[in-house]
Amino acid sequence: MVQFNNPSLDLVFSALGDPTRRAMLATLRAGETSMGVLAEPHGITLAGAAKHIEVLTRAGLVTHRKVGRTRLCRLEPGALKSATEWIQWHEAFWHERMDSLEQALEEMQDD
Amino acid sequence: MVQFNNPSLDLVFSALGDPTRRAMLATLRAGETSMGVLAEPHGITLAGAAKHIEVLTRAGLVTHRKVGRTRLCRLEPGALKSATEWIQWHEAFWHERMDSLEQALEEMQDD
DNA sequence: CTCATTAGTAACCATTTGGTAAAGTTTAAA
DNA sequence: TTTAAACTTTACCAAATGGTTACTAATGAG
Repeated sequence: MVQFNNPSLDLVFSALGDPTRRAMLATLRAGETSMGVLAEPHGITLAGAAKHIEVLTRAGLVTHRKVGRTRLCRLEPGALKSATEWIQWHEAFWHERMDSLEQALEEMQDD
Repeated sequence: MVQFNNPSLDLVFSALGDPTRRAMLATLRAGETSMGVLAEPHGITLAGAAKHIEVLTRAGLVTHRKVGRTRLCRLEPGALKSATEWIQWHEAFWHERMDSLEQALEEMQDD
């Protein structure tokens, strides 16, 4: 049985529910990135971007380190693990259903 | 390249970001379920549950049909597809990083 | 040292969210 | 036919979200 009440699932899924944050994660795949660079493509202020990054940080999806006066953000993809497990559990159900559908179709063809 | 701006991803991920809704989805795996039954375990009113179900419906994760005076909700797991694809793309990155980590460790052992 | 850059913080705002209560509306059942 | 169950709809509320501006702090460059 999968743990539904995992509070980190709340944080991860709702962090992923925002297109700006998903785009930031995509940017971060290229490597460590400063807040300014993360903010720029979305036409939002630095303060706004900082809020998004805080959400991603609380979800464990990114970490930062301070280099001089810039804050370098780094992707922490291991945090997706719980989300992946949850989704896979549901995907399994989906495949079962698809199997039953296929079976049903085969039975119809037998008529 | 994966589509970041997929608005259905917004709906699906943020729908999954609530523990009550994830629990409802889990309940729905057992089969079609009435709104009252979905509401009961969470100690919320029917009206509150209806809002959650509306969120799940807008995300495409459930559908309903009316039978008599009860509304039967049904799981629609195909809606998880886009979310799965997005996550798998990031998981791939994670595995790459794990591979580099392993490589780095091997190189350290070679010293 | 000074000054421009860059990040952090605080206060504010509109909208959404997750919940409520209360008043309908259907429909099953006594 | 009356009653009660199972929703629906509406109005409301507090808190969180996603954004802003303005101010402060740190730091890198000249």
